[in-house]
Amino acid sequence: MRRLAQELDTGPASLYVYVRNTAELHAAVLDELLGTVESPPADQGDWRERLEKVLTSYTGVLFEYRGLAQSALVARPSGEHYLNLVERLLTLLDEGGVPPGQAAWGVDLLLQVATATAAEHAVQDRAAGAQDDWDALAHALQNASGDTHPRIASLADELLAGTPKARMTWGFQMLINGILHTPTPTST
Amino acid sequence: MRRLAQELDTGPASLYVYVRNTAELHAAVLDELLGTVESPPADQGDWRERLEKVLTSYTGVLFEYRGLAQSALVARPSGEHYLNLVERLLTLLDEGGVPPGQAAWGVDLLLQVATATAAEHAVQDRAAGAQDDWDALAHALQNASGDTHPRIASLADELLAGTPKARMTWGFQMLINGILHTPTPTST
DNA sequence: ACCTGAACACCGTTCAAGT
DNA sequence: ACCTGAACACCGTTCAAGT
Repeated sequence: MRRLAQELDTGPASLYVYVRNTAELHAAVLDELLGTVESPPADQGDWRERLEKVLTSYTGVLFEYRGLAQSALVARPSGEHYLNLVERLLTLLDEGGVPPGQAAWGVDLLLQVATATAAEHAVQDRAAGAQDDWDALAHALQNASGDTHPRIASLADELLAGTPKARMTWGFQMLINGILHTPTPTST
Repeated sequence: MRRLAQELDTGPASLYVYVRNTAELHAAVLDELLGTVESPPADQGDWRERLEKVLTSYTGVLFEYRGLAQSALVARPSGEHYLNLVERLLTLLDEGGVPPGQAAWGVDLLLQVATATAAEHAVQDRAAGAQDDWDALAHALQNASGDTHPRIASLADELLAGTPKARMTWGFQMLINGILHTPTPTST
């Protein structure tokens, strides 16, 4: 708030005429940003590929504005661009023959994972200590004792394998398959 | 840091003898808390049910300490209790016949979703404005025009349906199915 | 060596007072 | 009615000075 106020050559109090608090400001900026999420045309790849592209573009947008990804995990946007994004995802899932109930609940999770992924990466390459944390985790996994943690010991390489991009792509495919294969309690 | 220092009857500077920064403090507290995650005995339900129970207990623990859920999304713990939890999840997935590579990548996503879910709920019932945000979203979905957002218009009820608990359970089942059905690029 | 008081450089939010 | 200066109540982190 203070930084924005300074940019606008005024005191921070003035902003409270337009927004109720920081969360509302974040939500407004977020919705604006969602307008820039790319969405590939219908003739380009099947529905899975296009769905993946939309989600990847979404994480890309959040990632560009590091700070926002964190608040997006908690901010419940309800602006026009958010609705457009949800509509787009529902349409793609419908194209893939996903039952409506599963699509409805699935959209939430798709966006949650996409947002959390962006937040994780954003923090990881900003904060200085984050790299150390990751090193510590890698070290802990690689040095896990076969006696106390046999599974980790034998899977250490796999746990750390793959580029962030590859893991994200797998994550989206995995979610799509899960949504496709899991009936909701109401869809009897 | 200041609150903790006060609790310990000292100045905030003293804490920096034991931790490097707030993130490190959060990570340490988090690992301690992970020691209280319940994990059902082998004779109680099949592997899916037990996996679900562990994850539900994990979100419960994070939810109890509201503030921590948010930092857990970003903190990369590497303590003993974290390793125990990962080992437990890997063991359950192996019991279900999930190929090792998929299990390794899947554990990450399971914990990510569980953490993000806890963080969302924690914020939602704390901050005063959060309820308003949710109302605004519900209103936006229910009043979506059939012209511009036909999918949302016809699925509004389903998008908002279900208790948080029911949706979380479905989410875990969906993830398990996804992990089970999605080969990793390396598992040729 | 181990600890810490005091200061530095920030925050978000409120409210009385201005125009 | 619309705006804002100044203050309030917080943060995390550093560092010179103490024991």
